[in-house]
Amino acid sequence: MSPRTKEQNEKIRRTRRREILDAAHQVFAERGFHDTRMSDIAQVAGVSQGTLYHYFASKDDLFLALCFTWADLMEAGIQGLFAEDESPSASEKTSAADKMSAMSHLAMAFFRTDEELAPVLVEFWAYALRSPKATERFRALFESMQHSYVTILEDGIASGEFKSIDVQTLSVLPFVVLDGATLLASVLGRDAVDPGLIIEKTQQLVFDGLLNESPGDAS
Amino acid sequence: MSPRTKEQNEKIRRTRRREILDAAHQVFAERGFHDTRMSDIAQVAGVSQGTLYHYFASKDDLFLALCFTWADLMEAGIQGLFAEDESPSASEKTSAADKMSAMSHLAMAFFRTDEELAPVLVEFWAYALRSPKATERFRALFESMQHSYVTILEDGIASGEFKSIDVQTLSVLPFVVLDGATLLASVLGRDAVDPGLIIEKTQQLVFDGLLNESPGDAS
DNA sequence: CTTTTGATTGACTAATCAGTCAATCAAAAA
DNA sequence: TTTTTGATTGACTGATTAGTCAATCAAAAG
Repeated sequence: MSPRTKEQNEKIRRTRRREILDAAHQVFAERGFHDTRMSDIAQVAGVSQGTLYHYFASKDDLFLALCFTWADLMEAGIQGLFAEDESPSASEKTSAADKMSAMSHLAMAFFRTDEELAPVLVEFWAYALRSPKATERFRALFESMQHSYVTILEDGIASGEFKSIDVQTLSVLPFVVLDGATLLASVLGRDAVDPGLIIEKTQQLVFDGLLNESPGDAS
Repeated sequence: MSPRTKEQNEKIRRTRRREILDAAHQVFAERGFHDTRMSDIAQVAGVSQGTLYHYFASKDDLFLALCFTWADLMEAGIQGLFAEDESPSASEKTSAADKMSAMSHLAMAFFRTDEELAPVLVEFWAYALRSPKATERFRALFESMQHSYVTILEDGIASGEFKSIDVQTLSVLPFVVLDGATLLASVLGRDAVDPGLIIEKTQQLVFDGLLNESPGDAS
């Protein structure tokens, strides 16, 4: 009775889409892109194969949609972090180092929340190497993260908190370490490699430096 | 005339095998595992499809053999570096920092020499996630690199050159950075991302540290 | 109630390709 | 020369599976 008709339809449509994406996420992560059959996804999603093609043009399309969904989430998270940080009046100045930690923790949270993310990510990398559409999305996500780090680093340098480093080059480091640590952990097992620990310790190392100052030193 | 019969045959066999591996490397890198047809590889190698199966049991087998060949090379390189370093009498003590640089340069050399390595590496990652055989080889390669870094770091700490850090955790860093930087470069293009530069600057950053000692000071 | 809209179905197909195999060839051994 | 060994060929097949489509269903609109 309430004035819901078109909207309700829309909502159902979005829900169904999500269901399919979730099913796809699960199956892709479990078996990998190539050993995943559209029929598997359909079954897990609880719909027929034909229905998949009402929501996604092809298997590739479905896979990319999944990757993009994830990339969107990640970007939104970063945005949110910055919005929150640059909040209005009563802003206690956060140190640049704290900002970097916050970024890392956010990124880590994604992978901790969803154990199945890494297997999909590897194939997104592989895809990014071949499909221009994937390349572009990948680049955008990367640049979004990089931009945040550039800002943090530049601010830190300007305020004298950080040394004067090559910001452009080193702003890729968090991305690279996060990604590498996560993939490594998913191949070797979280017991052997703890991405959280790697990232934390790396940050500490980067802050403090590896070299000892004192002993008979010469630079 | 010369007593060559069996040996010659062996040699030809090894040569043919190499030819096929080289062809496979080229085609796999160009089109990716799934868009590569065995017939393409046969054509590039200049043999018939049937011949491929005299040298490799399957497409997967061929791909893994290719990855393993590359892993072997890399491991051998590392071994060589250490053998050379621990060479006999007239050893001028190399600093731990220099040893780390040498390792990085070696690893970099592989990727610089062979532009087509990165695309194959991504798929090796993906493979390592699914095939136990691939996982094991991957783990072995990783542990070999890690072991070298553990040794260098421990020596550096023992000699007082390095600070006391969590060696186990941080010894994965070079692997992760090398890998990440290389993949990133192959997706975004070497113009956008220079892995050599990233690795060099990262090492510098790790040595020097990011934080300024005294807030109001410039070094 | 009737019509329209659009989601849903699942059996089907058209194409693809990894892997096979009987036949051929070459050269070493006897 | 004859035999043996083993590499090489390439046409063929059997299985697989992404994607299609005509038919069905449900529910909103008129």
